[in-house]
Amino acid sequence: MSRSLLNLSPAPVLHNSILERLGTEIVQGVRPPGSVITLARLEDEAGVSRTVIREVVRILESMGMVESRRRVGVTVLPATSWSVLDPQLIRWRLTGAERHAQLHRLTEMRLALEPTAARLAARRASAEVGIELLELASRLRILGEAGQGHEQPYLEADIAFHALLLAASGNDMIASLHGIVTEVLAGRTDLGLSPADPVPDAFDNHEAIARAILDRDEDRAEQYAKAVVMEVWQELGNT
Amino acid sequence: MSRSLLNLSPAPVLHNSILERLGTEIVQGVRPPGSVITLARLEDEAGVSRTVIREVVRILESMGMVESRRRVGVTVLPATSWSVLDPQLIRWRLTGAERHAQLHRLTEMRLALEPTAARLAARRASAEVGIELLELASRLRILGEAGQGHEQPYLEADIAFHALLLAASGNDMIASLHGIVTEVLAGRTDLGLSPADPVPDAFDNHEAIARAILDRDEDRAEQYAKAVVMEVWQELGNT
DNA sequence: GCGACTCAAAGGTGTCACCTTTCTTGCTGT
DNA sequence: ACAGCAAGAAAGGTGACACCTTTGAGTCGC
Repeated sequence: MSRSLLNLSPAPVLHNSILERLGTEIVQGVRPPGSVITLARLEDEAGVSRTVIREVVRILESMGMVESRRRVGVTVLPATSWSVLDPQLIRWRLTGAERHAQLHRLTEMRLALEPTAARLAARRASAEVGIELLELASRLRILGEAGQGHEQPYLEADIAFHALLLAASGNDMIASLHGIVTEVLAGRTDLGLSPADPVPDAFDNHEAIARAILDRDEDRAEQYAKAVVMEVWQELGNT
Repeated sequence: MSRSLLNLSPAPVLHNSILERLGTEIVQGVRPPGSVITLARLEDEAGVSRTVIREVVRILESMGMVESRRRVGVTVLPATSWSVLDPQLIRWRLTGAERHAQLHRLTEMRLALEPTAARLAARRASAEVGIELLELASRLRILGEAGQGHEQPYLEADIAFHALLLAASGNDMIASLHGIVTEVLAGRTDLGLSPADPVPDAFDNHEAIARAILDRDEDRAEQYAKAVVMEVWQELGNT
């Protein structure tokens, strides 16, 4: 599992493990929307004290996943009210049966974000960043042409390229979604979708993005970024 | 203030008000990154019990805004680790000095999201939804041509149109960002940027989006959506 | 005088017992 | 039937406490 790629090392405090359990249970439908449970029951299901459970419920509440009402208990809310962009929730929805649908959604987000990020980067990124992007792109070509397309170093360079691209947009909301890209890329490798020999187009496009950014050519940067994501999008079975 | 447009009515429990205070304080730099405070101090600054403070800190922690370490206290983390897409955090960053920068960032997000949402909607939306979009678009035209472009009903129709568009993308992550669009639109009206007589282009473009979706013409849907957001983007002072 | 070790205090983590507040439910009296 | 009221359930909130980790000051040895 590629879990380790995301630097999520929440302190190993008790409530985190409980949160993890409850969260995944809700996401996977073990606790369907509308189902109600009391703090007391949660308390001894998890075998921890009241305080811990309450903190967990608070967090879930702030993510829009549950609602806690007096005299009623804790109600699971419908998925429409969840904060589906919360990094934790994104991870939960990558486990189990939801995994494929989630990768699909995430790829669609990339379709939106990366071309715009590339455009903004072309407008704002420093030459240093442009050069770094170009270096990462040529590293991809070298590794890819050596048949290493499904190996860890290739994946890491790919992730670094796209994370840097999002960061170069100069918009922290866009940059904050690098986890999405990471998951999609890692997910592709996980599922064995990454070929040992990526299509040469991919190298060209990555390099073209970097060059366009160095040239401050917004339209081209956007266009090539779109080409890159479209490729992934089509791999996932879209026309 | 347009606060009421977002349906955020967190139960008026004690910890919510504390959370609000602490959150805004951090966002506005009253408590800068790196600053440390103990639970005990927070406790009597806010005049509430330990439990409440702990729940608040837990939520802030899950948003990546603070880190709580033993023997150290609660440390404010740098903005780079915040979950900047969390609806609460988005709101906090719309208050005070950050407001303008935040509206700018949010508009850039729209630049990414709406064209793609329109494309996906053209692929997936039912005819009913297409018709509803068209109705909202013509409502905009009617109100706008009557010089009502800066009135509440116009704003509401505008918001409804864009929220429906995002929802029609069929991707819940994209749809979940409707709050962003709402804030940008409401923010424009707030700041008096919405003219009483919007440029006629705007009506044409909104209608064109709806028609393209009804025709399942993905490219046109994307293109016109881009035109709509570009207009806003330029109003904000971008070339 | 400098480094390594020890140990005590600080402060977050987890547990408990207990009170308050607010809903819901159902009964009661008209 | 229906309005109003009473009872009770469950979350909200408080405060005290034991525990465990971390830090940093002080001590010992070289």
